[in-house]
Order: sequence, then structure tokens, then C-alpha cells
Amino acid sequence: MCVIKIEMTLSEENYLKSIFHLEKKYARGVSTNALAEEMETKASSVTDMIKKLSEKNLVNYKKYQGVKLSEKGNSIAVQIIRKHRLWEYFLVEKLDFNWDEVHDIAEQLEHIKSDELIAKLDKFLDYPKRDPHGDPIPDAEGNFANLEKKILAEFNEGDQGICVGVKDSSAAFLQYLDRNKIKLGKSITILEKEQFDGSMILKMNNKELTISKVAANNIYLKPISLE
Amino acid sequence: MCVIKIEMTLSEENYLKSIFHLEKKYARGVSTNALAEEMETKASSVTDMIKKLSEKNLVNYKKYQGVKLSEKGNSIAVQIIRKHRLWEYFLVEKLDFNWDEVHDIAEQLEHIKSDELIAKLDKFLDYPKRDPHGDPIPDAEGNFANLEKKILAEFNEGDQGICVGVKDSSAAFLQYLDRNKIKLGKSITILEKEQFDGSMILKMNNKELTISKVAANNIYLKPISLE
DNA sequence: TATTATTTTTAGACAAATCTAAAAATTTGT
DNA sequence: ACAAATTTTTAGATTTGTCTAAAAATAATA
Repeated sequence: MCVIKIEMTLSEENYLKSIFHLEKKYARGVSTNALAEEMETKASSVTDMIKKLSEKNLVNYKKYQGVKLSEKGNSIAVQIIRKHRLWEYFLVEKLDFNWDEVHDIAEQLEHIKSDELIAKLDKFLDYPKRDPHGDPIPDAEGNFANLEKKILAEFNEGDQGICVGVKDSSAAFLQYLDRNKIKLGKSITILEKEQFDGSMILKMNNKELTISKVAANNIYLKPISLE
Repeated sequence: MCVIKIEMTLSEENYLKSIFHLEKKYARGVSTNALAEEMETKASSVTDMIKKLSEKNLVNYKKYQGVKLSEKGNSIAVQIIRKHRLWEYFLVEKLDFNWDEVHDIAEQLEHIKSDELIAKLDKFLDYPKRDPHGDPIPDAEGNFANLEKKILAEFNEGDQGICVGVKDSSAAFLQYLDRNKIKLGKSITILEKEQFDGSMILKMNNKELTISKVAANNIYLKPISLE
């Protein structure tokens, strides 16, 4: 239980968050160039910032070897992600934003400093487990709930599930979902799966809907066991 | 109807806000030193920033003459105050903060950039007219509702009013109010007013309560006409 | 393995916002 | 009105985060 509060600048927080996300892809160290691209900045700036984070013991860094988050760095990153996702949930569920509109605002809100605020927001929202894109919201201790979800394209005829998220969060895709009334929490049954092109015919809202394999590869369902 | 969006840094926004508040006290121009004290910085820093704001035409400034907000600067300041007060209302009414705890958090939230966010927050809160301290919340066009309020100490025996705000927002005073169950919206009747020391005996919640002149000088009531 | 090509780091510069110390302008007091 | 006190501004330095250009280290390839 680490109660030490570290003063973090906005820029430092954003770097930690980006390293966290890139570690999923580059498990044995995030390269300077990869970070520079993610942060939309230059490699030289990244080197400078990494040195700073390294001196604060938030990342492990050896020259030319890439970075990994330290335990401390990881827990700060997770708390920022917790804040981001709670605010996204708030914006969609309480303020009535569409799920494709909330990212930039949450990007700002995630840097507001107050533990009390996040605790009370979490309570007000009734402790949500997923954000509007279906990504899990870590709890105050930083634990991610282990939520099972599968890509829609991997389901078979007759299967049933509940929409819990998307893989692609581009505005274009989220708007496509809105047009087709595909929302979080919707129950979906797979009626047919076309072998030829992988497209699927679904039942949702008691209506039939055909979607392409491309779309089906970007939607997560939580499977419902049909007893 | 000015739709020009000006890029504002956090520091610039805070200066505009401080100038706005100090103009109430120093109507013919805010001095460099007064601003320095308000911003908790040095006079030389203030001079630098004033030059910057002046080049952006957000303030009217002549060397050694103090500053005043331009029309543009004023409307930006009012929008920041609108955001601050809406967030304070949200924190108290929805997240269950006490009114003495919200200032620092609102100080951060007021700088979040999104007109859409504020419009939707305003709607979610059902267009409140006052913040938790009783100060008026300007509307989207920057108009302050003309809300009449009088200092409690100026009321006379038999008068009645509704608590709509406080003058002193110090934590100590707000906690004093909490202990005595004095809240926004409470109906208060003045039973007695002591000539000797200006203390007052009030009826509130069907109970009697004695408060000092000092306290009565820091509470605003909206008078109720007793027809 | 020697030579290119790529990646990463260093060196030096810049803008924003601040500071200290000193100079300039204004105000005050007698 | 003029010297003293105060206020305000200037000059120059510092910190943070960024940049460009060049050097150093690593990786790729013939």
C-alpha cells in the first residue's frame, strides 16, 4: 500500500499512459520511436522525458534499450486510465454524449487531481465495470476485473451475446454503430454466418441486420450461455 | 455574437479571472501589485503577462496605469466563472461534496475546454442559477441573472428570508455553517436583534439559533415578502 | 565482416512563465 | 516643489518541454 504522492506534470502523465498502452504491443520494452509516434513528437523529446521519468524511478531505462514502466509508474498509469474511463462513462451515461465524442474531453478530465473526486464520481456512477467502449475500468486499487469478451466474428450460428465494446474506436466506426442502433448492452443472436465473405446476419431488437466481416471483427460480445 | 475562439493558456485564463474579480474592487483599473498578490506571484511576472494579454487585446493597458478587461477579455473571464460555478454546483449537488471542499477542484475543472461539455452539464444540472456559495451562474451568453440578496446582518426583527449564499468562503466559516445546519435554501426568520453586540436570534428548522454579528455579516439571504 | 541504414542520443536553441535585482516612473510628505 | 518612499517596469537568468541538426550506437545486408 503505497501512499506516497508524486507531483506529476500533464506531460509526464501522458507519457506514462502511452508507455502503458504500448507495453501491450511491445512487451519487452517500448522503443523511443514508437513512443515518439504515439505522442506525436520527436524522438529527441522522448529521450529527454524518459530520462526525467527514469530519475523519478517511474520507468526502467537503459540507453538504446527502450523503456518499461516500473511498479510505481505502472500504478500511476493505471490510475490515469481509471480516471479517463470513469469520465467517459459519466459523459455518455449522464451527460448524454455519443460514445464517439467523449475521448478528447476525457483526455483533459483524466488529469484533474483529486482522489476524493474520483472516489465520489465512481460512487455516483454506481461503480461501473466497463467504459462506453467496453474497456474495463480498474478499481481504486488498480485491479482490472477479468471480463470475458469475444470478437463477434468468432461467434457461430445460433450463438448469443451482449455487446460490451468495440475494438476500433474511430469516429467513423462508432457512427456506423449508431446508425445501425448497435449499443452497449444490446442482446445479439447470430442467425447466419456467410462462409463466402464472413458477413453475418444478426437478430437485434427483434429485427434482422446484416453486417460485414470487417465490422464483426471490431465488435466485442460477452457470450450468453443458452441453458 | 463573437464566435472567434482564442487559444488560452491556463495561466492566461487565471489572470483574466483575477482581473475580473479585482475590477469589482478597483473599478478604475487593477494595479500590478494587487494582481500580484491575488495571483500569489511577483509584480514583474504580472507586468510580463499583462503585456501578453494586451497584445491579444484581452486587456486595456498603459504603462503604470493598471489594467482593465477589454470586452473580449471580459467575456472570456465570465465564461471561466460560469464553468467554475457549474462544476461547483455539480460537485455539491451530484457528488455530495460539502460546499467548503469544492473550490480547489472547480479551480481545475474550470479550465477544461469544450463548449459542448458545459452546455450538456448545464442541462444535466437543470440550469442552476446560483452556485453552492450563492453566487450567480452566468448563462451561455454571459448574462448574470439579477438575483437580489441582502446581508443577514441588515435584516430586522420579524423579517424573513432564504439563505442563498455566503460572503466569506473560508473553510472555517463553511464548517461553522455546517455545524449549525445552515444550508442554501433554508428559510430563516429573524426573532431578535441584540442592539448591544449585533448578535441575532433566528428561527430555522423550527429551532432557535443565536449567531454573532460577525457571522451575520457573512451570510446572504433573499428576502421573502410577508404578504 | 565491412559497410550501409536505421535508431537513439547529445548538443544547442527556443518559447512560456516565472524569478531576482536594478532602473524608471509615479506618488507622498513636508 | 522637491526629496523620499512606493510602485512598476526592464534586464537578465531559470525551468519545463519542445525542436533541429549532428554525433553515436545498434541493426541490417551484401
